[in-house]
This record gives sequence, C-alpha cells and structure tokens, in this order.
Amino acid sequence: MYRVKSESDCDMLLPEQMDSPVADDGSSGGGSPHRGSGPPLKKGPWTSAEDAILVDYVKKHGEGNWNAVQKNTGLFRCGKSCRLRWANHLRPNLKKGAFTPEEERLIIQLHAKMGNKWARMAAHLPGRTDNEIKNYWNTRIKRCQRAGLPIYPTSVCNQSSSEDQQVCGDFNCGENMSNDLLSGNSIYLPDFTSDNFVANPEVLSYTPQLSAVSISNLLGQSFASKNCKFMDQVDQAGILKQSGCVLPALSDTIDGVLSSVDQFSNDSEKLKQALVFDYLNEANASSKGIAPFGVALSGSHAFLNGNFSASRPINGPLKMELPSLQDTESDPNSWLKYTVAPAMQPTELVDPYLHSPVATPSPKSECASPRNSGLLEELLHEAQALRSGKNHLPSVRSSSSSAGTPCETTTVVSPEFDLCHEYWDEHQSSFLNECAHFSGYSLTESTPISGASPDIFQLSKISPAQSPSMGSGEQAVEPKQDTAGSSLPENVRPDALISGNTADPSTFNNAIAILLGNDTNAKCKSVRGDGIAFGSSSWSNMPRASEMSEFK
DNA sequence: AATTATTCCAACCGCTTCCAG
DNA sequence: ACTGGAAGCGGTTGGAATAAT
Repeated sequence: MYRVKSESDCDMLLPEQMDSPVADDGSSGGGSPHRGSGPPLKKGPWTSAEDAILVDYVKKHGEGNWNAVQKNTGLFRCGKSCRLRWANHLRPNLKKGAFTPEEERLIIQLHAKMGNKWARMAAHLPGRTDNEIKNYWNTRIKRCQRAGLPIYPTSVCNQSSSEDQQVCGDFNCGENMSNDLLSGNSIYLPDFTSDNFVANPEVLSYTPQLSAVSISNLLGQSFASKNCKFMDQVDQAGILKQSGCVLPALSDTIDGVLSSVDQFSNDSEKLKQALVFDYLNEANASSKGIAPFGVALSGSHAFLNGNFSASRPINGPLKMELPSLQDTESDPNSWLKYTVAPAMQPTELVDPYLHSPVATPSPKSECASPRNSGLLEELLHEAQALRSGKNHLPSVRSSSSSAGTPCETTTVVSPEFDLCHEYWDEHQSSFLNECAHFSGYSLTESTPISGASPDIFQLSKISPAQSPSMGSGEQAVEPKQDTAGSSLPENVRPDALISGNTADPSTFNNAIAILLGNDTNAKCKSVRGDGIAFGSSSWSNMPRASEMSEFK
C-alpha cells in the first residue's frame, strides 16, 4: 500500500524490537528494504495498538523527542511518523470532520495572506492540522481548476483589490504598472465553488482583513501548486475567461481585455482606464445588488506573473511576463495562440469569450510543442495547421501581423462547461438581469465602431441561454473575419445587437453570426454533435479538428 | 452489476530550519 | 563559525471510498 523507501531518513528498528507485537500487523508497508541487519520500520496505516502505544508514551513523556518513542516503546515507527501520527490524529482537541463554512473562509483568507504555509494556517484553526488544511486546499484548487473557477472568493480579492488600487490608483504606471497592480484593479469572479455562493450573502459580504494581500500572491500561490501545473494554469486561465463569460461574472471579459490591453502600452491606456474604471465603478456601485456577479479577476497577470510560491521549478514560462506584442512579434512561434484579430485595435484584441490572452505566457513557449494535456493542444494544432493550409478561414491571427504562424489561433474549449451550464440553469434569470444591466458598460462606449472591429467583448456577454446554439464557451471558431473578408456590415456592431436585447437568444445568435461572418449556429451544431456544450463529458466526443466542417 | 472516474485523506518523502554542542 | 541531529514543513503519493457511467 505505501511505499517503503529503501533508504529512509527514519531510524530503523533496533534488533531487539523485532519481536514487538506492533512491529508488523501485516497490513502494510514493512517492505523488504533493510539497512544493515535491522528490519525496516513499519510504514503505512497505523493500527489502534500503535496508536495506543504512542498516546501512552506522549502522555508520559510529552511531545517531542520523537525518535525516543521508538526506542522506548518498541513501536516500529520512525520519529517522524510518530510525530505526524500524533499531530494529525492522536493529539487531543483535534477537530474531526469536514471544515465548517467559517473554517473554509478562514482558510481562504489565510491562504490569501500566507500562501501555502499550512502550518501557520493551522495555527489559526484550532483543532485542525496543516495536513488537513493542505488537503482541503489542494482539493479546492483541483475543484476550482476543473471548473475553471477562481480560487479566491470575490470578497477576499476585493479587499486586496482595493488595497492595490490605493497603491497604484492609476493604470498609468508605465513600466511599473505591475501585473499586481493591474490585477488589483481588475475584477474577480465570485466563488462559484462555495456552497454559500449566491445563497449566502454573508459570504459575499465577508471581507477579511487582508493587510498584505497581493493579487499575484493570491493567485500565484494558489496556482503554483502542483495541482495546478503550469499548463493547467494556462488552461485555467482560458477556462476562467470562458467561465466568466458564461457565468454571470461577465467579469473576465474585462480581465481578458485588460491582460490584452496591457500589451498595448501605448494605445491602450485610455481604453484601460475606460474599461476598468468604468467597469469597476459600475461593478462596485452595484456590487451589493449583484454581488454574486461582482467583478472578477481571473488573475490574468497576477496569476501568470505572480509570486509563485511553489518551490519546485515549473516547466515552461512559470514567471510569465506580459505577453507583449513585441514578444509576440519577435517570436512568431510564440505561445500566443489566442486569437487576435489582424490590424487589431486594442479593444478587439481578444475575445475573452473565445480566446484568452491571459493564457499568453512566455514567448519562449512554443506552439509547436504542446505542453498541455495534449488533446486540446493537438486539436488546436491540427486546426491551425488545417487553417493555415487552407487559408480560408481568415480572421484569426496572432497579434503579430506575421501571418501563418503556427500559433495563430487558439480555440479554448473548456471541459468544464457542464458545470457552467448547471450554474446557468440555476441562475440565468438573475444573470439576465445583470446582463442587461451590464450590457452597456463602458466597453461599448469605448469600442471603436467599425465593421472591421466588432466589439467582440460583447461576445462575452452571450450566455448559453442567450445563445443556445453556441454552447457555453465551447465556441472554437474564430469570432470574425478579417477586414478584407469581413462580412460585417459597416457600422454594424454585433454588441449592439446583443446588448440591445440581452435576453433574446435569437438576437444573440444573429450577433454571433455577424461576428463570425457565417452560420455559426450551424457550425456549432455540427461540431457539437449531440450536446449543447462541450462539457467534460462531451469533450471526449469532440470530433477532431480535421473533422470539423469549418476546417474542411 | 460492472467498470471507470473522481474525491478524499493518511502517510511518506525530501528539504529546510532550528538548536545544542 | 561549523556541524550534526531533531523537528518541522510543504509537496506528493496512492489506496479506499464514493460517484458516475
């Protein structure tokens, strides 16, 4: 069951202890490795007999000097193991069972403060062990990651956000405008993973006193876990984007915009301000009313560029710099696969619904060597290859003007949209209200009205319900055609269509069709096959890119 | 009912830190 | 200042339980 290390740092049994009744219950461990002539220390699950011995010993001698336990009790356990057993299971006042909502909140808050300092966190949670907390957190991360949801609840992030804002207070921080700062002014997804989400306003009003929360710290640390490998982070980012778009959090729209916009240091400042501040203002102003849909930060930069706490080296661009255009240009093989329209205006940089700039890591990454889970990457590359080969489906290009890069396009398909759908099913009515509320936010105003530059941001507002045929974020086709091949009527803004009637699916479909320049719905359907969404269950059924009609 | 996937969590492992000599 | 042992910490593993198919 459990591994038996050949060379343990635990002490080995003393020969005279070999006959101990607790030496081996045959249930586990106790493998063959020997060091010298001594038998191996027992490993694996503790028996009640062992527990009793250990408890008895500690009662008599107190904690500490764990190596002496073995010597004095005949327990075939190394000191480490004894300490761990005592600390995690035997010591008094241990609280068993699931974490209470209060504890969960505290953990989140503490993690925001401390990162993966489990022991320190445990000190704040009486009766809880670091191991418990760690396991809980890892599970949470895993869950959130899978669902493409944020690790930190809105409230926690908002706290830090406001603090960061105080620090910078201006997006015009030039080169010093750290990702943190940007993120700090960014938006946060609500904690959809929390059972309290929506249902429990208390959670939303929960505002931990995070004195030194840096967004990058928050996200970086959380995502630095091995449970969130780098590429997973990238996926996460993309998924987050999509989720944020599909879910009421509109939010990531802005986030995606921000992260992209940030690349345009010169042209985008105004836009950023317009986008962010307007949005934030609105979000903040309405946060009470729409708290669940509060601004969201997917951690674009923070999370990509944050202070990762993981000690282990992470392959790939862990310390991802801003995916600047320069980088992209200089490296046509940039990992930047997220669709960026040609001759792009800042505002049309990215369709946060379809493409996440957030997941634009180091330019050193290579598109040609997918490091993702494989399936998605393979699909994408195949699609890219096909597309570049046929050159018919235009529009999607890397931010660099260099055509034909192998990383031109990216279709981010979330395997987690079933969850989103579920959420949507539950909350669509409220979202629709909010959608209507948001439909005219500053983006619309700041977005150039041009047939060549449709306000793709607005796409993000399209919910599955609003655009049933679109699925929820599975949209893999490029959002629009390039200028030359644009079928968009001049001065027609799909977002106008969308925002004008957020609750009308047909309107959204029309808008999407306009954006895509063709019958998206049909494509979606053909691609989708039997399902509405490319949910996790549907993902495996997805046709290969070569089988997709749009790539033929 | 069988199989597969997912989640949970106890325990291990290696590294770091602390501290006494 | 250096060294070595003990303790602590965070990351990781893998089996059991549970859920989903």
